[in-house]
Amino acid sequence: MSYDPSQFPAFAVTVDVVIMTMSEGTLKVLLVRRGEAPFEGMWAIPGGFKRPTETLDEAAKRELAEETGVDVPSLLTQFGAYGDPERDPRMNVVTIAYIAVLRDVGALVAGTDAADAGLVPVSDVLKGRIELAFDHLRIVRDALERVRVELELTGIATAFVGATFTLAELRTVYEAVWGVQLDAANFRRSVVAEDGWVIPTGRRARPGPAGGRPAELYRAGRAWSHGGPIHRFQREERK
Amino acid sequence: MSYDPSQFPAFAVTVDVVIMTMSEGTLKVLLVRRGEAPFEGMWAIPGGFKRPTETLDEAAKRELAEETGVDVPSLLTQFGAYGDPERDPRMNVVTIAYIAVLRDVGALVAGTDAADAGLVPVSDVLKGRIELAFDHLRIVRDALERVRVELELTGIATAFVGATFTLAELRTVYEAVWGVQLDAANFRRSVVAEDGWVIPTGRRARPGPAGGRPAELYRAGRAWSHGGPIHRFQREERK
DNA sequence: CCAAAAGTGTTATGTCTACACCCATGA
DNA sequence: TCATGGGTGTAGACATAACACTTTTGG
Repeated sequence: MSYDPSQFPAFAVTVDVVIMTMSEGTLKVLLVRRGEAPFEGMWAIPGGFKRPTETLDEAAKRELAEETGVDVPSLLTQFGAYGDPERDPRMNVVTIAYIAVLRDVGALVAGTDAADAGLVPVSDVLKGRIELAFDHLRIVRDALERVRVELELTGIATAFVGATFTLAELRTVYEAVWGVQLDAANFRRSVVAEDGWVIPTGRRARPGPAGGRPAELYRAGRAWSHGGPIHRFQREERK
Repeated sequence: MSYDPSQFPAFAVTVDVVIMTMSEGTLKVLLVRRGEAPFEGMWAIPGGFKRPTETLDEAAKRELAEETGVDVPSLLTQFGAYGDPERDPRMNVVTIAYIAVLRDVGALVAGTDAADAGLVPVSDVLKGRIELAFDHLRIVRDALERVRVELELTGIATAFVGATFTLAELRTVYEAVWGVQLDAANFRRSVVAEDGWVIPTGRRARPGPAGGRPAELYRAGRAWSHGGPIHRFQREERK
């Protein structure tokens, strides 16, 4: 309490957004290449300074829109704050980290030059195959863990897929994020049993080139309140 | 991206700690009475400015120690950041909020004057019977929700009780935080079945004044990795 | 002996997993 | 008609809730 509030130390406050999406059956994260020091030329998660007139959530929304052109995100959740003194060599920066989950992969990198932004498999980042600026590796790691938990507790899974989707697409989300194989039959039962979560549209998807019965198309219902329809653990990892 | 990083806006960064404990069978939160403007004389959760040389976690630990004298907290978790422009009338303050769970009630208010600090039922705060400074009501609300989730997913429950405890004590934690009644027999089975979570000490607690079979004393084992031993939903609320 | 609280047994019910099987489509 | 993937049925394993019952204490 022997600390004078009127002489408070000044910090820069930034908002960083871990933007995740599914593409080619794997979980990807949007990275941008830094155009200036420090860490010039390195990959980083997008972010920027919070403005004094906006809330943290507004800042995150603004950053997301600037990077991707998406201004109605499926999901934008704050999940952590990072303030180690040496995390930015220039000055004292506290950053508030958000997760955004997107479904539309095509228009994603539209906002910036293709050379300056890219979708990278999350596993490549975690394995260190792609090195990130600042403490962004830690932030991505924490973001993934948060998504894994949210997947079990909330309706976040539908944020990864389109407005209508097959249950196979939805299942792929769980499998990619959790790194497990799920029995298609049991997955269907779990999801459909949760009343009102996925709603059949009556339409059907076209089968793939190899044929197969056309899958029913669903749309997302209300987010449920009692946890998600399917649970992460006590499910074996199959080979 | 049309924002000059060298002219970044300066913020004050504080760390606020929601300190929770069980006393008299109900969940309590530690509040301090503000000694200065703004909100002078009002209740608030303890907190203070982050110093440039410390991490956020260190700042939270320092604040906790200053308020309670406890320097080895059972649990100290960051759960949110708050940065609305008008949340502090003096200036732009971004605060990082932590939850601390304590077990020792007796020595809690030792650090400060008894008139300046007090344990109040969380329910009184939520119902608005006690008005808090700043946006601290929102912070306490978010903290409780976080504790409810953590209770299901982690070993946080043992942070509320002493080094050794009876299963009835532990059950009271779940009942108070979730606001439910749990069957003592089934609770016991759930907790004991989770291998290695609670470890019998061989000793027994003294029965209450009305008699009763003495309860076995347990100590906390390792925190488990597959979620807690007991689950929140699909459990009815009994009267 | 009685009340009270801890701890155990039991049973009906529900849920999950694994896998067999049927269905609808492209080639 | 065959391969492919969607969708259904089902039996065994397992988990849960409710509650009766036994045990151990204080008065």
